[in-house]
Amino acid sequence: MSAKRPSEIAPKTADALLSWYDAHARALPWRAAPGSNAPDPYRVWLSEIMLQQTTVAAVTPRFAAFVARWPSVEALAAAPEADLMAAWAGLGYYARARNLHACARSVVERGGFPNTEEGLRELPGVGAYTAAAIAAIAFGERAVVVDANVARVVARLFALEQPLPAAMPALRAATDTITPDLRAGDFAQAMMDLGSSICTPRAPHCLACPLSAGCAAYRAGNPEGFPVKRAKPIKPQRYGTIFWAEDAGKVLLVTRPPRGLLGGMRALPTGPWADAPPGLADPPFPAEWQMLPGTVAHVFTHFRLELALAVARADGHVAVGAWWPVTELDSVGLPSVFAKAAAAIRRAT
DNA sequence: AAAACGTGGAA
DNA sequence: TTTCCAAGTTT
Repeated sequence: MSAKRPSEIAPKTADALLSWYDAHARALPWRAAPGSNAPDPYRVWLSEIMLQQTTVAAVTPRFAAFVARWPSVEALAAAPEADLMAAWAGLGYYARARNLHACARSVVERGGFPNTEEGLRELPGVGAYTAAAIAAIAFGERAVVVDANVARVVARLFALEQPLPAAMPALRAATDTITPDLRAGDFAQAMMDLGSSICTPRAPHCLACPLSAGCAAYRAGNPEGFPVKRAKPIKPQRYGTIFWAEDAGKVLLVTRPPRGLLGGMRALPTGPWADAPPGLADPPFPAEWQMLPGTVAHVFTHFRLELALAVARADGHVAVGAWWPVTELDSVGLPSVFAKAAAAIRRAT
């Protein structure tokens, strides 16, 4: 006879989790209301992109602003990319915003979202996790959804010793064995809720966990020991200079190159980012630049940055960028590092 | 496989 | 203060 389907091998885990979810699910803006039909694929997709490496707390107000301004994928596709980039400012990982726009246009061109994991996987910015999540949540497909929460929960359930990220194939296989045929979307969201509230990275609440009876790490008395992770490299320190050019109440802004760090975002002009303070190297235009006392520190994913601040008065607008009223700087949509530097400069001048 | 790619909150 | 980490994707 043929092998049993995974969901028949371990149905109790899914049943216990879904019962817990029915009682404890968070009411999140991108989730369908209880008892309603399947959620809008546009809202599911938008929320999943925003939630990549980003907390629910940070996403919630941004999601509300996006769907209020762009209620449909057609509206988003029709928006100027600069508007979208500015609206994304502060959320980080700006390739997501560039891909969001490209994805919206692709979806509109093809007449709607693909309704399978395989089709979704082809969209820009949609990787293995996001394709599975949308397929399961928006289209009811039995997709195997593995994000950081699921990886942690499953690594503990099976006491998986292999370190991340090399363990991902094994984690997908293990998750496959506990994913139900029905309610796969609820199952995925239940695993994520469990991971965020019960099966937390540190000090998990095993006594409140609906899966503890079948959890190998709990049985071994070491839930915090899983998942095993590769050691992280230390962040190098780099230095740079921000150039603040002001003329008649307006400040000079530039648009950064389309790819790379903060790619495509409006920004204050900067010099090179180097292993030692570069001083006044590579100003946006020649002038009598003055260094302000003090620096602004910022931490990116893979390095720390200490920024010196240089200011100059421009006599007549120099044609090297766009001049924005200083009083309207909040509406520009600057990445956090530049918003932080601008605030420091305005305090100091 | 490993590095690039943001940010802010919690411990 | 430092470290860890969050619904990852792309190259």
